[in-house]
Amino acid sequence: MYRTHTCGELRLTDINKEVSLSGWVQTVRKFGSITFVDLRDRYGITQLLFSESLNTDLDANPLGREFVLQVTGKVNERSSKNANIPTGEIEIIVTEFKILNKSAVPPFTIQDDTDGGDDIRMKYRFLDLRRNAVKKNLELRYQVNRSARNYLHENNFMDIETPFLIKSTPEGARDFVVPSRMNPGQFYALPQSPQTFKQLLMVSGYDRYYQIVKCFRDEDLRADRQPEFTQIDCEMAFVGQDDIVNMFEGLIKQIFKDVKGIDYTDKVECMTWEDAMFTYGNDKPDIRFDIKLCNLKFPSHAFLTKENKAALIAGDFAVFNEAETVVAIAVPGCSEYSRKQTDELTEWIKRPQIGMKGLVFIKCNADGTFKSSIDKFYTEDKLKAIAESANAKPGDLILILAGAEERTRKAISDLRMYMADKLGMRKPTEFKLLWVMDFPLFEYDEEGNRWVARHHPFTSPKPDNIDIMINNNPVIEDAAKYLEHPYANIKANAYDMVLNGNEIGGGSIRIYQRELQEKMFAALGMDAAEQQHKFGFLLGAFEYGAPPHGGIAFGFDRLCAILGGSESIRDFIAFPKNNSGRDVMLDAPATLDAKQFEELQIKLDLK
RNA sequence: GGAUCGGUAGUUCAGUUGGUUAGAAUGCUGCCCUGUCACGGCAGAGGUCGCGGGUUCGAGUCCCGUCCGGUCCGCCA
Repeated sequence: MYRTHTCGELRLTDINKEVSLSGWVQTVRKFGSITFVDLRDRYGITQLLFSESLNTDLDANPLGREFVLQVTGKVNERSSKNANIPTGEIEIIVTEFKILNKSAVPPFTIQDDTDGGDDIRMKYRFLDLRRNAVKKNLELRYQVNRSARNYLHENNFMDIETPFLIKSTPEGARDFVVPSRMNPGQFYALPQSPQTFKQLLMVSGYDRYYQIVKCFRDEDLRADRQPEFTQIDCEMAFVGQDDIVNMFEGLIKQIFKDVKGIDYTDKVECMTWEDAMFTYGNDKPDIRFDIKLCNLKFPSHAFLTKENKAALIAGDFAVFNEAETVVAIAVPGCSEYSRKQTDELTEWIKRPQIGMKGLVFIKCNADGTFKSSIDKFYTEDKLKAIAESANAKPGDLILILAGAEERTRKAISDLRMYMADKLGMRKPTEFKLLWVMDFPLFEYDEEGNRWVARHHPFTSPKPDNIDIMINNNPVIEDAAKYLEHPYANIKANAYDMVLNGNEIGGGSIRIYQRELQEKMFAALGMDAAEQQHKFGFLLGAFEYGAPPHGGIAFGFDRLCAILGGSESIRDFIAFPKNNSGRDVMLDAPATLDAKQFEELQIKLDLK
């Protein structure tokens, strides 16, 4: 028997018990005739005592870091205790030990505060995974998984597996492809999501489906994006938007409760996409802090129903006069910013990633006066009017950006987040959920001068927008005026769930009638033959009693990362890929043997 | 596809306006130490300064190219 206990469970109440432990040597501390060894396993660390006076035969000298050790001994109360670890009041007086395996000196220290950088830790990920910090993340991931499964099970959802080897349908993201040996020259694609399968399952009558499932997208990566990632993929039949919202708000709240011990009892806020864009410049706003955009000027087509405040900034300032959009935020308590600090902000918004040309600021002094970088063009009264409109209080710093609508809106949103981070307004322990609804159904693709589905082509339009779709030709006559095309105003029956400024899930009520689905495909530029070739199976299925249905998919890795208080999802994946899609441990991807190419009848023609 | 930061000891990093033998911490090895838990003390080993080319009397340092890694933009229905 390798062990009677784990390294995390022995306490004072176990004193004098004969026990056996197995684990890895964390550290060896020698003091002449006695030696302490910290033995580690998944459950904790227990101190071993090798003492020449108590047991002359024992020689702890050969022991090195990460040796695999099995010991037998007696549980002893320590003469000096360690309050930092749960087993800190006891130690094992070793009577027998066996080195089960030696270890090379690890390339980095396997401790909470390791000396290893990302690169080396990824190369030796199997060692990195021994560390508490990583282990805690994987444990959290497992808790989220269990909580989700429990909740979905309790609500009658059925876990059904769907295939990984499917057909490539180059809409949206690039597919990973797999050559078929038995069908030379033909390729499977790995699913970007089980979307069509779960819809077919609805047609089949499995009215509540879920799967915690790998998805694959061959696109460039980020800290929060991996080529293979995991979704909590769900679909329900006979539901409308409200049903989905209630069900999956419940799911996330349950996860909060199970994993974080948080009772999220508040009603989850809900806003339209237009409001999110208008108020935050972003379709996934972080609403934990109360900085909202003051839209001074914006193009007439952008937010048709909103009030334009352009009169406030009418004057001699050419930058504002010429800009399509002028938008401001009032940052609390920053009116005393020095020249150096405002310069630093200007540099920040000028970086190529943000790409703005300049930053206008108005300091709202505590005494009620104003000092701005545009004093030359605006009287104190005018500045005051702008400040009032921006909801600025004395002591605030108003930051104003001007430029082309899309870029400026994104920039002010980035600046809003940047300032909030700077001022510590994004507390990692605070969680705030938000539904964003009524996204545009279509997005304009400049390159192809055509419409593309913003969510995906199975998303239904809002019921009262269906007529717009049926009665209008999707062809865009004048690319410059695409925003005036009726399709630009069609809203989708789609919803995203946002947590602290991150999209953690998104879904929609689907199209379930063949005619509308065909119209949708046609709007995306697919003729009847192409529709039949790519999605004939789905169109066919819709003819055999497809129920109304809808669903949602959560980004499992990202959700775990946020709950764990981290920006990077890599820390929550046991064996992640790097920025270039490489597994640096396996050194994958790699080339194939000549024999494999031959069997696949594939010849490389690398450029 | 683009921008940007980085690559120096096993590891994490420092290295000035180009100038003698490239440093620190930690890890590693040996010796000493009976209560440590970031143990302590003494001694020691350890370097293709990512790679290739150039400028120079002289390059870790400057220039060009390239490879690798991080972050971001594009992209990610």
